[in-house]
Amino acid sequence: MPRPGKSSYSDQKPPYSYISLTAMAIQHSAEKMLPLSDIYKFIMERFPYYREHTQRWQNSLRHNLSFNDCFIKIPRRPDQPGKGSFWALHPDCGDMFENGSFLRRRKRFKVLRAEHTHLHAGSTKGAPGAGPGGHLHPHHPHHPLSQFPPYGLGSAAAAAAAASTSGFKHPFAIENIIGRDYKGVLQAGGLPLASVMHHLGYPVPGQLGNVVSSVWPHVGVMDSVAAAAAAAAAAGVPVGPEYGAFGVPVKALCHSASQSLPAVPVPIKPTPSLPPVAPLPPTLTVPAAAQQPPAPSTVCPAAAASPAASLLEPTAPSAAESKGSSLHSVLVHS
DNA sequence: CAATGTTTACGTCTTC
DNA sequence: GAAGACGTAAACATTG
Repeated sequence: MPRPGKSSYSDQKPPYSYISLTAMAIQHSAEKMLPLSDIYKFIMERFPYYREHTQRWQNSLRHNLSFNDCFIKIPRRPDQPGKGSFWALHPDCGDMFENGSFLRRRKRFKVLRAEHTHLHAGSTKGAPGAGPGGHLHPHHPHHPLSQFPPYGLGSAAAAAAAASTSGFKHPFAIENIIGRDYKGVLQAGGLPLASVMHHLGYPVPGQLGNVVSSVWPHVGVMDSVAAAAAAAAAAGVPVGPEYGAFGVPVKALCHSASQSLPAVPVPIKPTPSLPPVAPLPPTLTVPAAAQQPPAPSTVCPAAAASPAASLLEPTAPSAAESKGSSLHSVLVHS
């Protein structure tokens, strides 16, 4: 089997799913999020196979972005106009891949949104029945976010918001990554979202109170994750034998099992436990981080130290600190 | 108008 | 064999 990062892939179809490829692209980006077009570029640059039949695979890829909860759509800031939104990985998506391999996932990542009936109709994701013509658009009068027409967030945002009221604080701070956008609801953290939004250049609606706000997720969340990955590596946690290169894993890159507190995970089978990782400071400094555009920080050791580096070529830094997160997610059988 | 995003449907393959 | 993951096609909506 050809190895990633080498020319050996030539025209062969890589053994990675679209979800994996997309995750790689996102992980590879400095800000841990990419617009669709850049995801395309990343894949085409590294996998010649995907330089053909673009219509086909790009359609599939878009399908995956929308369909899978592990990808979160992040609206552009007003001062960063452009087509389409940015896509990021859900911070809790780490356990998706078996042994951290980018190959077949062991379970699908799904955001838990059951108890948030008040947001029920707002989420198009997981809103079966909202077929063509039946979409409940954010601008729809009944959409929970409809009060923010100019910057109405996408359905994923609504989904994330809907999934975020458990009060659970994820070490990787969803607020930093993707979440802050969607987590006005997270006021549990006590963040002055209106203020944050103001800092970020977003209009601050009066009722912002308990609804979604739009913040920028630049902050890197991978530092601690990387640490976890490194620890895992040191501990000999197995990665895919064949594709160890990519074995790096989303798991290692964006999630630490040891830190994943009760994210209400519903593991299908036991995951090799990782050694404890230095806990993150519980401080909430979102506004500070948010005010700054992508704050480069450290290269993810996991990626750098791993063979995957050859492909992912971690060039930039993930950002700074992570904060508490209350994004409530769950890995479940679908 | 093209790119982007959402959803449904169906077939194949893998895992349990 | 059932269930789930994945790939693909397609219809349709939204957006710049």
